[in-house]
Amino acid sequence: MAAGADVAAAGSPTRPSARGRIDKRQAILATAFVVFAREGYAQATLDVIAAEARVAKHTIYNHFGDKQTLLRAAIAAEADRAKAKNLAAVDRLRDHAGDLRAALEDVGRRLVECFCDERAWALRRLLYAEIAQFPDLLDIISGRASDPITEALADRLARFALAGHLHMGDPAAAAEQLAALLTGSLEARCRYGTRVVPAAEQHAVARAAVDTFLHAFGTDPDPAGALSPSTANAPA
Amino acid sequence: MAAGADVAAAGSPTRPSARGRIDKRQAILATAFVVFAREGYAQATLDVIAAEARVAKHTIYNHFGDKQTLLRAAIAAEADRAKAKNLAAVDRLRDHAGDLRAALEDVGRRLVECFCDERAWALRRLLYAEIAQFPDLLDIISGRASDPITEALADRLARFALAGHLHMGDPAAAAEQLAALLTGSLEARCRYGTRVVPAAEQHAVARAAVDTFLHAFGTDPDPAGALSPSTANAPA
DNA sequence: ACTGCAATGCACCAATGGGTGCAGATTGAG
DNA sequence: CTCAATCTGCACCCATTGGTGCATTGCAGT
Repeated sequence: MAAGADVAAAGSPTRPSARGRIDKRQAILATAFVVFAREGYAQATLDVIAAEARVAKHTIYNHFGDKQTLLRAAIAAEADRAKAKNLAAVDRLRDHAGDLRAALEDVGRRLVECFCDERAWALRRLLYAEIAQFPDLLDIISGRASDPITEALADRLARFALAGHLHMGDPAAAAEQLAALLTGSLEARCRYGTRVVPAAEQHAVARAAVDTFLHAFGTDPDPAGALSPSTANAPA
Repeated sequence: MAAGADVAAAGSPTRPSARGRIDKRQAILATAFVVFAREGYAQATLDVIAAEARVAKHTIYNHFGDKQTLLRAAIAAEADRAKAKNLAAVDRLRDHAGDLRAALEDVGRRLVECFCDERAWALRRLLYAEIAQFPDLLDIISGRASDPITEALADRLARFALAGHLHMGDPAAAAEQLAALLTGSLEARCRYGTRVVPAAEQHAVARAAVDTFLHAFGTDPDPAGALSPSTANAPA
C-alpha cells in the first residue's frame, strides 16, 4: 500500500527536490528487497542495504523509520509488481482468437513463467520465512497474491462456460484447480527456487495442465490424443 | 540421515549411559525444530533452545558442535517424520477394496491432512526461509520430500492402469497432477500455514481433486454428477 | 547570496548472542 | 568405591548490529 500510494503521489513534480527523493526511495526499496531475499531479514544489515543502494544509512531511517517498516514496504512493492504481471497474463483470455485450447495454453505458459520467476521465488521465500514473526504481512499481500489472480481467472472461465465452451459448476473452483495444475507440479521442480526450470519444461507443464483441465471441464468430447493427456510431459 | 542413523544405533544398550544420552539428543532435536520454526533460524537463540529442552547449553554443543549442524539435524529428523506419514498414506492404495474412487479419496484426504499439518508447515517455512543461506538443505530433504511420495503414488497408479482402471501415458505425470490438484488449492487456503483448514474443507478439496483426476484419467466414461466435477467444493 | 530541506559521513551506544572455559554434580559400569 | 563420560551452571569474551547525534555538504527555489 505504501509503495503504491507514493508512486501515485509522484505525479506532482512541484515539491522541492521531490524527484530525487523519490528516486532514493525507489532505490532503497529495490535494494532492500534484494538484500532481504538474499540474506534473510535478520541477517540482512542496514549497512549493507545502504551501501548497495548507494545511500547513507540515515537516509533509510529518514524514509522508513526502522527495519521492520522497510521490510513491509519492500514486500508490498514487490508484491505489486508480481500481481500486475499475473493479472496481465490472465487478461489475455479476453477476446481470444477462437481456439480455446491455444488461449488457455498461452495463459498457462505465462502464469507458469510468473511462478518460476526468480523475483517471485524471492518474494515467496521471504514471506514463508517471516510470516511467523510478522503475521501482518498477510494483510499486506492478501490483496496482491494468488487470490485476486484466481478470481480473475474464474471470471474468464465463467465467460467461456456461459458461451458453452466449458462445463463447470463453480468457476472459482475450476480456476483454483487450473491454477493448481499449473503451479503445483512446479513447486517440486523449482526446488525451493534454487533451480531454473527451462522454458521447454515450463511449456510442457502448461500443456499437460491445460490438457487435464480440458478433459475435466471441456465440452469437446475427445480431442486428439485424449487417452494419454499427459503424454506431452517433459522428459526430465 | 543423521537422526535415522542414530536411532538405529540406539539398538546397542551396552554403551555407558547411552539411553540417557539419546533421550537428551532427541529432546534437543525436537525442541530445536520447534524453536527454529517459531522464531526463525537467526532469531532463535541457543539459550532458549537449551532452556526449553531442559538441557544445559553445553550439552547442545557436545552433541552438535554448532548452530548450523543443529539446524540440519533438526530438519532431517522432522523430514523423516513427514515422509513416513506421507508414504503410509499412499500405501493404502495397495489392496484397496474394489472402489477406486473411494480409495483415491481416502488417500487424498490423508495426503491433504499431511500437507495441512502444523508441523509440515513449520518445516516448509523453515526450508523456504533458510534454503538461500544453506543450499545444502536441499540434499538433506531431497530424498525425504515430495519426490519419493509422488513416485510411490505413481507406482500405485501404474498398477491401476495396468488393471484397466485408469488411462494414462505416464504414471509419473499423472501422479504429479493428482498431487498438484490435492495440494495446490491448499497452498492459498492455508495462508502460509497461519490458517487451520477445517476437516470439512479438507475433505471437499480432496473430493474435488479426485473428481477432476478421474475425469481426466478414469475409464468410467461418466460417473454421477459428471458435468460439474467441482460442485462438491466447500462454501468458503 | 540566502534559506531550508534532504542527504552524507562518522563516531558512538547499548544490547544481543554464538561460542568457550572451568569447576562441580550426576550417573552407570566394573 | 572408583573411574570415566556426561551433564550442569555460571561467568566470560567478542563480534555484530539496530539505532542515534552531529556537523557538513549539496541542491533547489527566491
